Amino acid sequence: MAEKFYITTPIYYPSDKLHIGHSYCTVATDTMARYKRLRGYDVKFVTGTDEHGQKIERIATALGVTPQEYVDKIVAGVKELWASLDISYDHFIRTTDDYHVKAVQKIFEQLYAQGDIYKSEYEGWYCTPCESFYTDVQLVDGKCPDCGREVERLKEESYFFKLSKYQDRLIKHIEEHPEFIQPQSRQNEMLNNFLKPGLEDLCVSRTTFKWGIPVTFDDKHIIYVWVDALSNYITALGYNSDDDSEFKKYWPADIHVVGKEIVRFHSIIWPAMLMALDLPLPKQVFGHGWLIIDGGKMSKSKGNVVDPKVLVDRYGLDSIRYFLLREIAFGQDGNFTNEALIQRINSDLANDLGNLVSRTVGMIDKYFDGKLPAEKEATEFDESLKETAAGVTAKVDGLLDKMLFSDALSEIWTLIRRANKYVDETQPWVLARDENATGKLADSLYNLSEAIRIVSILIQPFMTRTPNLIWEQLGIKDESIRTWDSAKVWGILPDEVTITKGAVIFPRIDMKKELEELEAAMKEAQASSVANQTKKEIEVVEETVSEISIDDFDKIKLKVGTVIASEKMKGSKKLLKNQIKIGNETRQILSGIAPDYTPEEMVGKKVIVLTNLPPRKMMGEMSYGMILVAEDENGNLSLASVDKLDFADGAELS
RNA sequence: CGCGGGAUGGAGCAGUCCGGUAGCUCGUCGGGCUCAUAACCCGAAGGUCGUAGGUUCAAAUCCUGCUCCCGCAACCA
Repeated sequence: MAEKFYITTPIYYPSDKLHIGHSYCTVATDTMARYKRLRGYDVKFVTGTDEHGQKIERIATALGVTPQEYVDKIVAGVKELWASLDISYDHFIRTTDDYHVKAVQKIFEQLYAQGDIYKSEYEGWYCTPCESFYTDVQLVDGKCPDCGREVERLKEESYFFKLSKYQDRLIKHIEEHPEFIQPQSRQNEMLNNFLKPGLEDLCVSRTTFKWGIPVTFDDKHIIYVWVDALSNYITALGYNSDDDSEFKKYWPADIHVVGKEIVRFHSIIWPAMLMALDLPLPKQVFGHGWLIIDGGKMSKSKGNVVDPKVLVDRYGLDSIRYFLLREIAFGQDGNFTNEALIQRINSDLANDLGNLVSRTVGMIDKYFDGKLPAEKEATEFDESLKETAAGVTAKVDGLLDKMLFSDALSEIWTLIRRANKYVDETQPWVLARDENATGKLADSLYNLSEAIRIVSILIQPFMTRTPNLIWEQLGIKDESIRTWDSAKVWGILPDEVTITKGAVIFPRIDMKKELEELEAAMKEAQASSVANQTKKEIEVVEETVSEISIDDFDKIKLKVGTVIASEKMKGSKKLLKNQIKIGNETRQILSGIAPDYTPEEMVGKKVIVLTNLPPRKMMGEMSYGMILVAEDENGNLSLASVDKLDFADGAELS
């Protein structure tokens, strides 16, 4: 019986449209799954969505739909995205799935019954409008990090998981299994940062929202994310259900692929839960890096979120999958730029691989009318090409086993480059002019075809379409010469290679022209994204519910002011410290506009100031009021002002 | 002194755990070839490996201090 291999992605939180970062993680996992299948493993590949929680409840409420309706809509989009990226998952789990809900409730009951979960009180800072608890360190200047309003000390009844109980066992396990947390740097982080200083028990229930799995024996409480989301890795296999045969077969997981920011949950909380359930731990948690855009993290506020759909539509699926796994060393952060993407497509895919196929097929067509003769005569360059092929196939498995995708592709490309060099060495166009050299010419083209066959097999985990396109053109029909192991054998392509000329597999891209068009396309996609639509809809809803009377407006004192001095706040990226003359008084007002305005620009500007705000301390300085600015979708700021530039300051707005 | 990651020819990276002539891709320059997607092949220039010190016969690699960049700080891959 084939050896089993269970691999998972995180279950994604569908509060927003998924972006290229999620795709990166999923494509990598898919590549690993495909590789293992090619190696003959019995693979189970699970992905899904984590659909509960307050954030989703709130968005749905704002949109006037039920949370279930909301997540159904988003999940449909997620599945569509995975389909467009040829993600070969075997099972898609949703935490709203019935079997998951039931299994999680059983897990919770069991842990409670055996004393690993106990009831206590959770004390923290509560922000009423946001309905959220925060810890001391989360607060910003003692206020809510979300809305900036006052918070109050509150106690909430909660269930806790005895995380601390498993601390020593976890440390021991990690130290005895160096392969458990990968890459290694993450392991050090977990040990030094979290485990050694000591673990605190974990709050595993909430009463502040309803959208989640209820605790069966205490319906005031909702099971919080940890037990709910992390359990998906076993409930997806039928754990705690009527049929747990898959669980018995596939658990423990061979690899949980996760982003580096959630390594902690997967290497500490999740294993502790499994210990409590007396289940084996996953063999490995692999924390991959992030895609860095414009030198920073991708974020909605920066407006630099990359939509994978746009890229796939423009360049094709295989180009994107190739780029993601070749450009960035898996496990580390890496830059994503449009230039780098087009560069890779042009040089690696069009020039190296695409052109190799094209020139080989072209020559077989031109010199032999599309079919090679069986009679061949070896050339002095053949051995070196075969050696390279043997060397490459010998190394690729080892690299892929360690998830070194970029290195594996780089290795495969050495064969492509070697084959291109072989063309120059054997000079088929010279052989073609010599009637006595037909055997050598056929030999050269046969060897090129064989090298391409091997390449086409090795790229299968990464590229889902290209291998077929190559097989069609080179007439590689027989299944037996397409198997993973057949790449290790040289010379099994039929003697009489018969080609079918086809379209160019990877057309070259005009970098300059394309960059402009691509940027325009990305902007357009962003403007029409679900996220923005959602945001707008929420804003509309909030505006309608918060109509105010003219009396309310009267409470707001807005005045015209002149900026007479401005300087950067040291230690702050966003804040400017402004002295503002308002009639015959001058106030100090701090404002988070440094990304858009320099202190020099500010001086002399007429601004609108909200004057009757209570004074507020920021970064150790007092601020008496607020300068009004407009903010667009991309977070760009523009000062509000009066139409007549020489208008007197101190004037009141009404 | 909260924690982690990073700093290597023009750009992006590998090498650092297990010290011993600094490697890859792109770009630049020169040459070759013409089957092919102005693609391919060969060659060259270009780095005192952030900085200051230490250990050593020998340091990008080990130790210490410093500077700068990025990220995290309990539901944003």
